[in-house]
Amino acid sequence: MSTEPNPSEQTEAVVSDFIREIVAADVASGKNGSAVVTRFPPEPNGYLHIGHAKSICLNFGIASEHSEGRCHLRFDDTNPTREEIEYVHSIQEDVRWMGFDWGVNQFYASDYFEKLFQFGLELIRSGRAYVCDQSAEDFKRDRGTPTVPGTPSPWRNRTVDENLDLFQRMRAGEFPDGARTLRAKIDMGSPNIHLRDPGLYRIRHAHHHRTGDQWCIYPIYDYAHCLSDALEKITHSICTLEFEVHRPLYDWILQQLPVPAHPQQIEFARLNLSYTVLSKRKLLQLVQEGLVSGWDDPRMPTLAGLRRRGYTASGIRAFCKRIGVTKYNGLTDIALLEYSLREDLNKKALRTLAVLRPLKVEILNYPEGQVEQLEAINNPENPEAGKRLLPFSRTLYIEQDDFMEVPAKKFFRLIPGGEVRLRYAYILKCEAVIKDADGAVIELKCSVDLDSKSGGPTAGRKIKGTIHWVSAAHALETEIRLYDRLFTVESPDGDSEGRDFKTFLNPRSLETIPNAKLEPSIVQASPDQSYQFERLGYFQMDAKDSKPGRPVFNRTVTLKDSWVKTG
RNA sequence: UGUCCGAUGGUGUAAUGGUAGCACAAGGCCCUUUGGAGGCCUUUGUCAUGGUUCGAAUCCAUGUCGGACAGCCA
Repeated sequence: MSTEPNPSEQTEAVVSDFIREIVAADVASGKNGSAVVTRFPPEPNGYLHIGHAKSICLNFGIASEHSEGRCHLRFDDTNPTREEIEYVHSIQEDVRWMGFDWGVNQFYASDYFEKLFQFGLELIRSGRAYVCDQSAEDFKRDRGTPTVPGTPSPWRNRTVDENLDLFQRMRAGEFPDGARTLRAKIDMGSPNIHLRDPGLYRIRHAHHHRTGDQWCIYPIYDYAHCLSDALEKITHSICTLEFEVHRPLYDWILQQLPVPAHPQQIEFARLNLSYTVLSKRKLLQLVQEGLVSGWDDPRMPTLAGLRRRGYTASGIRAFCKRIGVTKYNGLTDIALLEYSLREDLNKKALRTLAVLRPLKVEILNYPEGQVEQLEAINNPENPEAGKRLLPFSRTLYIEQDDFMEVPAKKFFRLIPGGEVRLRYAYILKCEAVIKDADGAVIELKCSVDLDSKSGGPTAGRKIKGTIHWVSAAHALETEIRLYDRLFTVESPDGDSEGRDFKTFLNPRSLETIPNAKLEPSIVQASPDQSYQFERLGYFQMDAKDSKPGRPVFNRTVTLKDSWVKTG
């Protein structure tokens, strides 16, 4: 008996990484009572993208691999000036779509504002924090630089009582924005800038999407995040590499306060994808400047965009598994994402015949008015997907690209006098080429080998090429959108000459085909079903712009094409 | 002349002192009523120099290169 796992078991096999090893060791040693509690902590200031998917798969994945594990969804909503409720909803939808469930564990950093304020008072009482009256400019000047130590604020040695009074009056709204901050008293000479008396609270008279006008002071990330983690008794607080230098501050704050837990912060490398930008700031810019149609534009690397384009959650999950988790800051080839997607779509997509750029074909020896219903396979990779009928008649459309009057080398599709097989139908022979006044080919007069239909006496004849087709009288006209990468260079945001990332936008990232011809069965299409238009690629019905009887299809990704044009 | 982190084929990763392996990409072949899928094969790698060791991608030292950090953003 073979003990080798079957392929499907292999794809489900859990792959480990350095973070999972840490978690497993902690569980084994009984640390945290062997509990595993992670969290995914987005700021609701933009849509989630493929980079977040990596973090979602990591945090929810680790939690699901431990029997009592759980992962919290926590909105890091400490900056009311950029956060919106629309983003909260989109984040919830996207995490669910990715296939994860946070159950009752949905939280907001703003849930903890009162506790955080009390902790602030506590820090003041113990002499670990003070109210500083410096302006932002002075604060910046005195902070020093990575190589030059900072100098202490003149307000550093206020009395506890004065600090307590001032902090409470900050909360009460007595001071304008920016007039004062609460600062931790740590070490202005520290080689780590984040330990040079970092700000903990700032004054912002702004309306918060959850707490309304209840607060006019808001905690800063470094202060709110570690305490939120601790209050939720997170065991492993997983974040990206840029927070590595913040870790001493994370630990310092928790050490000063009577918190119920001290989570371990672990950093990993964020995803960088070739030909893509993955920064919320830049994505927001594309949206705001109208360079894309919105956060869910199918060219966007957002989960909403990818979903609309036709990417599947399982394909994205497979990609995340494939790229692994390390501390190496690299650039992942987008081909890896596309491979993961094709692999998934190949198993799921319903095959369809569609002609993007129609060329009319009249079959001279096929009876006028006759219609045959030919059997076609919905998915050769999955017999359970069944079969369908395809109408065939005297007048067809084939792809313009599938005919060449003067064939290139190794072109084995239709040529004058040559034969090609029509998928699921007959062997077709080109008898004559009709051109317009400008010499452009506008129609082909053909004949068909009437014995060559699938199962017929000459069906087995050796014919080099097989092309797709659609019966003209039965075709459904639709709009098809062909997408290409949004940027023309590998690293659009890493330009050494300081050029803006928008310089590299691909002007041909979208091509619209207004009148493609599709086989009639496609009227039943749904935006939840993946399709493969044979020989062309994977397509998804657009959930937004499709109308009854006139669907719009987005090209998700092309088929891998091993035919390279010569000459 | 700061602190922290990192470096394995073109790309992403594995090997946890004991045969450098996998996937993608690239190339070749077979098969095919999708130039898809599938099958087989090939090319290419431990940043450098020392040290420890019977044995080093792994441990140590030094160097080189790369990244993060100077928001009252997260």
